[in-house]
Amino acid sequence: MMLPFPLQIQPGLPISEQLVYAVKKAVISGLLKPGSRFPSVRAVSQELRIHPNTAHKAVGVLIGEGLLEVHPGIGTVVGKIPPAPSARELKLFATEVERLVVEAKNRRLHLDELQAMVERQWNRLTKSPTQL
Amino acid sequence: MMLPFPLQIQPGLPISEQLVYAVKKAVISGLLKPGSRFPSVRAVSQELRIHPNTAHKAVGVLIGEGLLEVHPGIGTVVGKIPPAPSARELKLFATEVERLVVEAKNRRLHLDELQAMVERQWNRLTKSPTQL
DNA sequence: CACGTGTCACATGTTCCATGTGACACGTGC
DNA sequence: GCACGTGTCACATGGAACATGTGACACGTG
Repeated sequence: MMLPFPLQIQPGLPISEQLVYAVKKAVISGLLKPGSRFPSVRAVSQELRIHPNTAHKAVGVLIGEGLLEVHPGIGTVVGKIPPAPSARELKLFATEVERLVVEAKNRRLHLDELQAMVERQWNRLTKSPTQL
Repeated sequence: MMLPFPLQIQPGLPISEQLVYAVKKAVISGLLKPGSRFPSVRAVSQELRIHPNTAHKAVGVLIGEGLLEVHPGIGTVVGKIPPAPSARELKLFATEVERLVVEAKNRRLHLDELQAMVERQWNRLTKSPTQL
């Protein structure tokens, strides 16, 4: 049984965070479609050779962000309702933007170069859900 | 004695990382000018009420990235030579760009909205080094 | 009722972080 | 030469986060 999203666990970052990010990427690129079935916690843990609790932790984060929906006793599906970005969330996101800009300036990039990289990643995550 | 850059230590992130980021931000915004004196490890630790080893860890990272230069027995100064971004570094940076784009799409932002936020942060870090 | 699902409560070992303590090499200034 | 401040390092310690281990419960389906 294969997972409906690609993920290669690597050392250096927490496993649960890697799992969260992989699912996010799969959802926004259309690989995981809203309403479709999401693998059970135990299935994910078996496929990735990780502990069920670790997988459950990641799922809990995704639930909290509205990307997944839980139906107790049934299972988990990809969320249909897009989470509305609140003002607080936008402020936190602005902090992340600042972080990237700082790193860009530190690497002596120009604004148009950074914008080009942003646009490239944007299109890459939009048009080709197969090459993640 | 005041530090030549602003920093308010906050819980949640490693102190050394916060220090690294604060220095990066101060350097690219012109608050810390190339060739100028950088406070000693012990001075930084006393000002921020952190352990010298923690401050030293942050300085070590900044040395490795070329933002600071060490003159053994003398002290540390802000680096004059801008680090040339290698191909490997650019690839790693592209990963960070992807991360931000994923978060942006997850928040249902549009490309032009993200571009606008990037440009805003870019200009903010360029023109007003006082309000960091 | 059995089964798979999500969920939770512990405990354990590992790793990272920050701090503690002490020490050494280097260059400057007296 | 000497004291001083500088960067640097090697341990050890306590705390937090992470991943795993183990067991258990509630829910809906068949």
